[in-house]
Formats: sequence, structure tokens, C-alpha cells
Amino acid sequence: MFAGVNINGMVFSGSPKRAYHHGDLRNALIAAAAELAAQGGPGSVTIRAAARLVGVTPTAAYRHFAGQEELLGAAKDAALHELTEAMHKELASRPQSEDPVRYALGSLAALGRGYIAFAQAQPGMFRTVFAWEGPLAGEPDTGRRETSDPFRLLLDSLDELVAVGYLSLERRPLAEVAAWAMVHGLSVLLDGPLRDLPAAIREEAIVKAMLILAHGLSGSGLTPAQEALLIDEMKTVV
Amino acid sequence: MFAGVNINGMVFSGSPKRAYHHGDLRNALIAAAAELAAQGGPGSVTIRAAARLVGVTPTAAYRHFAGQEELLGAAKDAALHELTEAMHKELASRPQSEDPVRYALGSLAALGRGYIAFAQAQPGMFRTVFAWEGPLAGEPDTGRRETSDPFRLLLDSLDELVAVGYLSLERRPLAEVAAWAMVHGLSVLLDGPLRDLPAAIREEAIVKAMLILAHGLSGSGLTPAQEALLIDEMKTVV
DNA sequence: TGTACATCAGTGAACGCGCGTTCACTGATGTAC
DNA sequence: TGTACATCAGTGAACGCGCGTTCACTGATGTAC
Repeated sequence: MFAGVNINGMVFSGSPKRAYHHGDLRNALIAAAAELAAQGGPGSVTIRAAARLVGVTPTAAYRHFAGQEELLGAAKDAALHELTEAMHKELASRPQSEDPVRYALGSLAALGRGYIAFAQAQPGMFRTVFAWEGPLAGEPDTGRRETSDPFRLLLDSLDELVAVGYLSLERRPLAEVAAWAMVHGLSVLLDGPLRDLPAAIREEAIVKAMLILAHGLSGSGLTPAQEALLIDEMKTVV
Repeated sequence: MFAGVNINGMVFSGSPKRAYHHGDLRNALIAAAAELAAQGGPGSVTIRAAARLVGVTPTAAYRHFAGQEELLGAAKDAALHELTEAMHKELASRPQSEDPVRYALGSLAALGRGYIAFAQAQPGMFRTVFAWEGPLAGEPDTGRRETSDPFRLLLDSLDELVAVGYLSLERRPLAEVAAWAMVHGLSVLLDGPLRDLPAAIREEAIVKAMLILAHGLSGSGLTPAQEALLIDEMKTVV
């Protein structure tokens, strides 16, 4: 879907004298939209701005997109792609290890690191991935229902923790939601209310959060009675 | 600061024949702004819409607010106030308990429950509390720097866990960030990518996340070597 | 107690902005013969 | 190989929208005397 988009290659800032026919306007617009998202977040992704960036009339964009919503969707896809790549890169750069438990835990940490680092390095893109401008109430969510790549990576990582014996099978269900919540929450807070945290403390906080997550996954902190209480306590949230 | 705002009392929809002088326009506008935030999120909080809701000219709002930003700030304050109240209510409604550890853990769970339930019941308000429309880069953050009430509650709860012996003193630092991240992340995801999760699973996921958090705080899942590895793994995120 | 007048809190009209989107059009391309 | 013409991908002007904000104004209030 993104063949030739080339976000960093600045397709849209290209040749000074451009022909009447652009040749690859759709992809150029997507690249422009991604750039706008990176610079100003999802709210900056407009048909007019993207066309301006490419050096083309707004009307021209309607040859390639049904409207603004579709362009934003493309920007979202591009941003998600970048996030996925960032996480893959972290995962791939890890050294092998003899201890499978350590390796699996390290993989989980690498995913978290990739996610959080991306959110910090590319806040505009990160926000765009998770932009939800729909109505506050339901709306069934059109398309894009396949499990996203980053989530797939997380699922695999948790399964590995099971395979390796760190995470028990009974504790496996929905661990992905909790893990995602921890990492996502941290990313969001560090780009929000905690954005003024000194770098050193921020660093410590990230480590701390991952530690708590890892400890928590193992599920060996609470007595059974305490656990039962806590479960009871959390009922009836909705 | 909010004396007389009375969000639910519909100050702004009041008397059919209103005098030329409103009498309490500032508070009526704040209530309207809060209502707009509740219905449509922070993006819906505009001078014109608030004035419309109150039944007054947009210009009149400028007698009481410097501009749109200040009105949104007031809406944020109101929303934060509501969130705080929701958490307080959860905390207050808890039964006493002989076991201090259980009680402290239960308090933490109650705070989480209040937070998450508020996010689900009032997504517009919740988003408004955390709306950050500033530039993507720094900007030192004007005013409002006192620790917010909900955060204060969390700090106290964690301190109680220390006092009661569940959380060791060495593990106390920055636990608040991790706890907040878990609960906030879950709130955000359930109002975002996970918004279509069936109610039952959503419920389970919330319990699961709180369990992992509680287990994780105790810090008894990893061997020291594993912990060291994980710490190492998370370095250099920035 | 009554009145002149300053002050306060609104009105109404207007501005410029960027946006999404549509219309009738025209320049470039490529294909049938 | 050359040319007529359909088709495609752009242009340029214009629309209506809601917004923030400003201006000169006027109605209501309350205070000094």
C-alpha cells in the first residue's frame, strides 16, 4: 500500500519545474500528509495543506482521495507503519542469549522501548496513529479491523513468555491489554502531563514501569486472598 | 474557583425571558463550556458555542474571558474537578477492613476504578482534562503546576502501601508514574483502539491490569538477575 | 427621596481566516486507425 | 509513422461554513449629591 511513499525522501519538495501531470500525486499527497502529521499532529492533516505542500491545487487531491477523512486515514496508515518499523528495529537489534527466559523478557522490553521511544521522537505521528475523531459514542469503526502489526508483536512476545515458562498459561489471557496499557499510558503521559519531567527521571520512570509490568506478569506478589480481594474490588467498573 | 458553577443544574438553560444583564454570565459560560466538553470533547469548546448555549452574544463572553483558550482552561478545570470527585466518591464508599494491607490495596483499586469508570462514563470530559493543544515541542507549560488532586490521591495511596508494609521503600520511587500509566493507558485504549471490546472482556481486562499492577508493585516476580537485565534493556530510550 | 450621570455588561454588525468541497474548464497523454 | 480524438489529471474561481476577535453602540445599574 505504501510502495514508493518515501516519507523522508521529500517526494513532494522535488523538481522545481513540474509537469502538468505530477505522475505520482497520490503518493506525494500521502507523504505530505504524513509530514503534516509529524509536524503538527492529526489536526494538521488537511487537504489544502497537503496540496500546498506538494505544490498542487486542492482540487487535484480529489482525483485521488474521496475527501479529508480518507487522506487522514492514509496518514494514519503511514504513521502506524513507522511505529511498526521502529518496534521491529528494536527487536531485531537484540543480541541472542542462552537463557530463554531472559531473552523473552528482553524482547518484551525491546518492544516497549521501541514504542515509547517512537512516541517521544515522533509525537505527531504517534498521536496520529491513535487519533480518534469519531463521535464520542460508539460508531462501529469502519474497516482496518485486522490486528495491527505492533499488537501482533506484543501477542507473540507474551506467547513466548508462556512458552519459556515465565508466564503461566492461566495468567496469559488479556495480559496483552495490560502490557499495552502500561506502555501506551506511559507514552501518552510523557507527551502530556508529564512532559516536563527531567530526562533522567523520565528514564527512571520508564524502567520502573517496565519492571512493574514484568513483575506483575509473573503474578507472584499477592497472596491468593489479596488477589481475590483485588478482583472483587475492581468489579462493577462499567 | 467553581462556586456556583453547577454543571448539572443547567444554569445556562434557565429563565425564558432573561434580563439584559445576565447576573452570573461567567459561571454560566463555564457550565456551558463544561457541557460542550462533555458532549464533544475539548475541540467543541468554543466561545461561540458556549455563548450560543447560554443565549448570549459571543462578544459578551469577552467581558469574562480573555479568549477561547481561557474558556477551554476553565472547562478543563471543571472536568478535572469532576474526575477528582468521582475518585473521591469511590474512595469514600469503601468499607473499613481489619487487614491494613488489604485495605490499602483496596484503596488503590478504588482509585483506579474511579479513574477508569469516569473515563468511560464521561469520555468527553476525560479527554478534556488531558487535552494538550500546545505545540508538539516543549513550551514550558503555563500555570497550573500544583500537583493535581487525583495525582495527590494516588501518591497518598502508594505511601499507605509503604506504611502498611506491602510496598518496600526502595521500590516506592516513581511507582506513582507506573501506576498512573497503567490506569491511564487502559482508560485511553478503552476509549480508543479497544472501544469495541465486549463489556465482559473489558471488565476482565480492567481487573487483569489492576492485578498486574498490584503484583508488580510488590516486586517479587523476577530474580535479581532478570531484573538487572530488564533494567539494562530499557536504558537509552531517549 | 429624587435625579444626573458614570460605569458596567451586554448587543449587532463586521472583519479575516482556513477549511472542505464543487463547478466548469484545459492541458497532457496515449491509443485506434 | 502520423494524426484524430477520447480520456485522464490537473487548474482556477467560487461557495458556504464556523471560528476568533474587534468595533462602535446601547440598555441597565447603582452611586453621589
